[in-house]
Amino acid sequence: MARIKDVAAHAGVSAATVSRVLNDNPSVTEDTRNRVYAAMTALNYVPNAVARSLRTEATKTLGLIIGDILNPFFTELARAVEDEAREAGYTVVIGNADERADQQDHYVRTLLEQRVDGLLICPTAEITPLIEEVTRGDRPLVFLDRTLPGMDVPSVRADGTQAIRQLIGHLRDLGHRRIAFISGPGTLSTGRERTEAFLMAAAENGLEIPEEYIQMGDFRAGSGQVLTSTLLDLPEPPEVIFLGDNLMALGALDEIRLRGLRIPNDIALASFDDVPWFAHIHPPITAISQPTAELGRRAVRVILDSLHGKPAESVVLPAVLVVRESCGEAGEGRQNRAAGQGGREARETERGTS
Amino acid sequence: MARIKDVAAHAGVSAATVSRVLNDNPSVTEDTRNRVYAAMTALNYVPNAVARSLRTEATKTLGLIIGDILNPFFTELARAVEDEAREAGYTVVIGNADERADQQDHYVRTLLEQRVDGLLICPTAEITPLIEEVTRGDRPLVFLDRTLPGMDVPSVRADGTQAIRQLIGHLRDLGHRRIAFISGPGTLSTGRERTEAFLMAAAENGLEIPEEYIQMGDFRAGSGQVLTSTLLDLPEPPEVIFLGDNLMALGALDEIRLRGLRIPNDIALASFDDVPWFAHIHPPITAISQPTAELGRRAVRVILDSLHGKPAESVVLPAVLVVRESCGEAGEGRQNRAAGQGGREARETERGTS
DNA sequence: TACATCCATGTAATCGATTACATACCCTCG
DNA sequence: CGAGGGTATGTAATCGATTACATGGATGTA
Repeated sequence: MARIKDVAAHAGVSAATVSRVLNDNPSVTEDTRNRVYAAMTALNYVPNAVARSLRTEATKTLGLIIGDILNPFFTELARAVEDEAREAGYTVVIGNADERADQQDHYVRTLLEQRVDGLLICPTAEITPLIEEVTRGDRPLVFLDRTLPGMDVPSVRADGTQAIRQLIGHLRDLGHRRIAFISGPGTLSTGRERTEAFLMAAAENGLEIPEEYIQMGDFRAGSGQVLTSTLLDLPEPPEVIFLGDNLMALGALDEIRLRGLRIPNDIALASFDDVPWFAHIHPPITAISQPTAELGRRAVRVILDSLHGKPAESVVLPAVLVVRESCGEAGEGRQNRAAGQGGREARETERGTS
Repeated sequence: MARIKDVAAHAGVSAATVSRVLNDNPSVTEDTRNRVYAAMTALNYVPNAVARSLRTEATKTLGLIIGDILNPFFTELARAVEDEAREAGYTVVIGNADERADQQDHYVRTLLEQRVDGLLICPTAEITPLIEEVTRGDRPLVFLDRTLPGMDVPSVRADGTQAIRQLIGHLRDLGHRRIAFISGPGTLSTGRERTEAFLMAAAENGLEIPEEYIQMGDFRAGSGQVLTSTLLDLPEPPEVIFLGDNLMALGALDEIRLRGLRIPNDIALASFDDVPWFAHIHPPITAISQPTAELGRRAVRVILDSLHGKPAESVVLPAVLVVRESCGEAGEGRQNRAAGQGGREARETERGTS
């Protein structure tokens, strides 16, 4: 593989001059510049980013650790992060924690060794010593989607409080009173906050939520299925199950289908997180949609600010309720379609707010 | 950030000795080793992979370029690649080509600059000069999921010929005769081969497929919707639409829902690619399932073989038909459930074949 | 005792770029 | 003509690790 000095020799200049050409340094004659370019193409020269990074102490790389690469929420997030980073000249290295603290730690370590310029982490439930150490280090860091209690780290996340309040109102209007919630892990902000918002909204609407109607899942399909089963087996099962994320909703659908129950007649369903296929299943699922792409973009901007010495400020964006038909009574066909389009429009508007 | 010489000074040894400890060189006294470890933790030392890579000419990193990060097929692929690579001590850098040749080239360039040890590419339709150059270079390379015509590069992919034949037989048994196919780009093996297999199977079953029943999409939801619309607007529309991948199936569902048509009575549907939610929509979608995870794992093994100087051999694995209800007449409830479970079992078996 | 052997560790070159500083050349102007 | 100044390019140190080779001390053997 050709090195800078090969190019230099081929062009009859010094390595320093080639480096200047590579870095668009204006103090290079057009003639020399052209000779260097010619040499580079002749030798198929590809600059060595490893050597450059060693010398410049910057890798032009960001590390992103997501909770679960099979969760469409995180892939949309990853995509947005990548897009925004690429525009700023950065490469993103994605680590998939698979919701496991040990694997999250593995990637934190690897990314630190690789000397990424900044770190975006969707932290898993557990607070590990390594995570604590990173938060105290001086590498730009932002928590994405989730925060951890008691840590002074800028974060970028969605707030679903208002949307959950709207959802509960919607359910009450439809006549539902027995509403269950399958939440995420209590150690995660996204688990805790959604549960609190749910309980508060229920109280505001004069709904009593028995303790066994609040089940704690782990944001994976399996727990959604098991806990749905638990709820349906209660002496007095709920009329509505509200799932804390899209994967647990998938699990719930599994269980409901397995039991041959019909949505919304036998059991109504709503989910936090909106994913494209929710609109296509029968009936379309009412969901709370997060401004996912915007979260990713804003997180990158927070990191870049940090890198440029500006103070990093946390960002909170509102999630929005998308009413479809899985909680009942959307009315006749025309209304159905209007509701469906409303959902689509809502999503497009989010993307537009960039 | 502490460097190896800081650790050395702190432990009262030379940098070489610290390096030996880092690399598990056996010729270091246990006593020295312990002193070094102590120094490393005291200084919060994190080895600099950039410097190491420069010296060793190996990054322990693989580059993976996927077609579209929002396509669940590719995320499952990416996950498997990562898992297998991690076990072998490699990090994976994922590039999202977004089905665009220019973006694919962007990542090829970036990954080459980063000096990844090997490259796994799901090539986009277009053959760019850069891609040609890479295939002639000496960096280990494998094409994943797709191949490009006339290029001598080892590939790992699924073969759907047999499964498509079964699908056509299944459709014929259900009494369908007018079957349309929305294929992928003709320049991609996955587009071309599926079309050929489809036409061959149709011929074998004595079905005549008019030219306008074969539409060429681009593996994105939009084209699925538009081409479905085209097919439904034909003077004699098809009874079944077979989609070339899961995203185009999503688009087709959109269009069908928008027109208020019912599956399978008004129009039957089948898709290449199986994704989890296909089993949960109404009715569950009959699909051809690829051994996705296994493809990813095998691709990594091919690259690792290459890295170890062994000859790289292409891998072809069969796809399997998963019959559900979207083509009609699955029978009464009990059969339905059996079919659904059959599908799930089939998927698990694939995973098991690792 | 003298010498060979072995083992743990140190010394210094190296990977491929960047960049502060030095230098050589050309132009301008008094 | 010579001093001053600007500009294009070269020289060499540097980033943080690895590793071939050197070294010195301990041990074994004749």
